Amino acid sequence: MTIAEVQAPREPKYYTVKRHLLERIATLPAGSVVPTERELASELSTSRTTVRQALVELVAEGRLVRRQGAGTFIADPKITWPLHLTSFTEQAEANGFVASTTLLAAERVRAEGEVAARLDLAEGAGVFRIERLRLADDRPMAVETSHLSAARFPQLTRHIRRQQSLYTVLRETYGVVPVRAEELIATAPASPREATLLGTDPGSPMLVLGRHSRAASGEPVEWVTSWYRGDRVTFIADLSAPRP
Amino acid sequence: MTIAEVQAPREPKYYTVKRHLLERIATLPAGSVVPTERELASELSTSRTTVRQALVELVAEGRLVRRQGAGTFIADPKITWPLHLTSFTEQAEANGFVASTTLLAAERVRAEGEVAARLDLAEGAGVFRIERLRLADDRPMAVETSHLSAARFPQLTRHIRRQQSLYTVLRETYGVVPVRAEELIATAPASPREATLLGTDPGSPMLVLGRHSRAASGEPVEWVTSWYRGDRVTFIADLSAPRP
DNA sequence: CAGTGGTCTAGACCACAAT
DNA sequence: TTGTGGTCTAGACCACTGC
Repeated sequence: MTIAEVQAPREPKYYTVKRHLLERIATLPAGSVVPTERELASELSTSRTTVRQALVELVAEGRLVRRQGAGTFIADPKITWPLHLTSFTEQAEANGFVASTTLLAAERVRAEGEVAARLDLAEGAGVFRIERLRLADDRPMAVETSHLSAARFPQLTRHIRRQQSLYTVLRETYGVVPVRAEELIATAPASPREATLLGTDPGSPMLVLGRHSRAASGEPVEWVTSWYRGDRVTFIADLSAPRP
Repeated sequence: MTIAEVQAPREPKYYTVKRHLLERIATLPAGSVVPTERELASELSTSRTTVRQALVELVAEGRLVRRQGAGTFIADPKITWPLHLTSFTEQAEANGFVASTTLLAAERVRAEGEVAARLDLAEGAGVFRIERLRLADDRPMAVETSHLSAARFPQLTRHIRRQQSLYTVLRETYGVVPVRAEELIATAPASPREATLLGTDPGSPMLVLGRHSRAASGEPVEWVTSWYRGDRVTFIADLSAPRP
């Protein structure tokens, strides 16, 4: 087997700017100020648009943060977020954070499309939709939207308003414990709503986690979609070799 | 616990365009043509830049593909890619694809920084760096860069040129089988090189997989970084509840 | 208030595909 | 050759921060 030839790709100008900036910021500590977009444009003999294109990628990678009206700064390092079949609170604490939650919505809606399919329900069946903003050390980490069958978990919204932990409510009120889950991981641009909630920009890359969890009986328990800031989080999972 | 008020975020114009396009393309089959950027700009009374910003997000989400000189089209649906501790070839076949590989590089380099740390080696120790383009049904899926200790696996590059499967070489030649791994998952923009290899655009969002695998003895075997097209792939993993 | 990043425009030129 | 998407420019105006 020989080694393939790869034609060197033509380098866009913004990428030259990006590499220049990467070198320049490599040794700066978090919080340092970076020159303004207009300064960089003039210094590098390019337009502000081109500089911004380079900055957008560096922000997407979690190297820089921009604050409107203030400036551009070196970002804090990324957080490593373990994927375990436990609640957000337990995951956060395993990671050394203090977890908190803001309830954004708790309502009864009709299941359609993917939600119905994931929960083994007919189209139009009643489901609860619970939307929560998850924070670690008071910094927004993720927007979570859970769907659960309304028939299987009557009065759920009432309980969830009194007790933040959904897994606790499921266990203590309904005697249900999720024991396994299928987890889907993708990337997608932030909508203006998620961006606002998470303090980032619309269109910035997110890590999207879909969790489809089941009880020991095989009964589907919940279908959750969580949006994490891709510039701040790296997921970590443990794998074992398949049984022979 | 009450429900938090969320101020409605101001909607950027490009997002209005995006929502308009989403509705418009919702029912179109894969491969259908979408109006040109200039047509959309005039039709929606906006600039081509703003239209392009909306298109960029729809491409990032895997809804559209653009081909320079040809036009913009509805994309094929995303592929679900299982994360198991098996080779790319086995993963592909479990998924119903025919896997193939192009060897891009197989060289001996010095370990530095993360590579040295992950392989429990001193800075500057010899390591093999093996870079491969992975294809499923002849479509490029991922660029994989593996690092392995040169002292532990002598003559590795010689073997890898004759036998594509690294795991086979490890097992048959060195008697080593990776049994567990830590897997890191993040998102990052494509570099021009990865973009060229994978047939996408520089800056487009990628799913980046880092795999740190160990043998039963606990000895680190390899450190692999794989870049997958975020617009074409969703990862899927199975989770079990933690042992009580 | 001055200066920052955020958004949008109008237009130029290039690279590439289809004809 | 024509028309597509890809890149880049110069500049306008807005929203926000911090003095």
